Amino acid sequence: MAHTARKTPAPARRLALTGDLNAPACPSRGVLDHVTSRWGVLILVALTEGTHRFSQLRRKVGGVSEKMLAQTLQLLEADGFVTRTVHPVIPPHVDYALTPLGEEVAQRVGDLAGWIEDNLGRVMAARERVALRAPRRAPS
Amino acid sequence: MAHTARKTPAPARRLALTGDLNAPACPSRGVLDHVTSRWGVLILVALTEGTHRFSQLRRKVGGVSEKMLAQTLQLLEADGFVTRTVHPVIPPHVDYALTPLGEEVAQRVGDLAGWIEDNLGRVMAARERVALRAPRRAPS
DNA sequence: CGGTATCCGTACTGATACTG
DNA sequence: CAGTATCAGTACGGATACCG
Repeated sequence: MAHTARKTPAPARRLALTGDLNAPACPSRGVLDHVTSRWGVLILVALTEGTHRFSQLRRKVGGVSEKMLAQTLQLLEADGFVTRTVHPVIPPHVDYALTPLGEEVAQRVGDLAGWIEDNLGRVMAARERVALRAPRRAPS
Repeated sequence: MAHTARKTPAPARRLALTGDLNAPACPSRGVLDHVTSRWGVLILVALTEGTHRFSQLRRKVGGVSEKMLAQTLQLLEADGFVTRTVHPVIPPHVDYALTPLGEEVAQRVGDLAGWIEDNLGRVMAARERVALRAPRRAPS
């Protein structure tokens, strides 16, 4: 859909993403929500380091509940970003890993997450600056 | 915090982001949530095309309510990603634009959003494949 | 025009308990 | 170990009404 026809002709700006995501009903909204969800981001990033077991992820992604972890993993699996591999042994053993598709998103998500980590200082500084409530007026 | 000390020594993997975001209480979680919030993403992307007025954004980001738009803009302003410029005229005129900091995140957010738009087809295809519920077993 | 204030439903979230 | 089921709290999100 995105690469076939755009409803808005998109004014030829190269960085513009005017077409798709602005439509409230577009499926890409859903995918975006899954990927950028609270735990989705963290899970994708964690999986860039390789295959993980369920409990391994649970420990690694601090603060996530079993329920949310399972639920988010299901969503990511449904979107084709994550594979779930069941080893039929006792005790149970399940591995989660990124698909090729998943690695591509995870890379971008990781970029974003990494940027935030690296620039947290700048953001915190900006926060205090704004906290002083400098009511910027337009330069007359 | 992110660039000062890491609690986990981080095994020298270059793509690993093991340090910061995994801590439940780290401020970067908050920033990440703002940026990746439902409307945060869309607003940041919209602003990469330049300065926008309130109502302009409202029209552009399909489906957003006034409340959510205002609220999200406040959050992004507080984090130092967006400037709010009030022109003291009648009728009121307020401009929103990205700060340099904002342009850096917006670029990454845009990358992610763009990837999803461009690869929506692959994701939808993957969805149907998974919908067939191929219960992958580990290759014995 | 560009908001804020208020109300209110629901969807997300997290403990807890239980199953294979 | 790896989940699912159930339940209760919260906070998110939208509609409406009103102010500067």
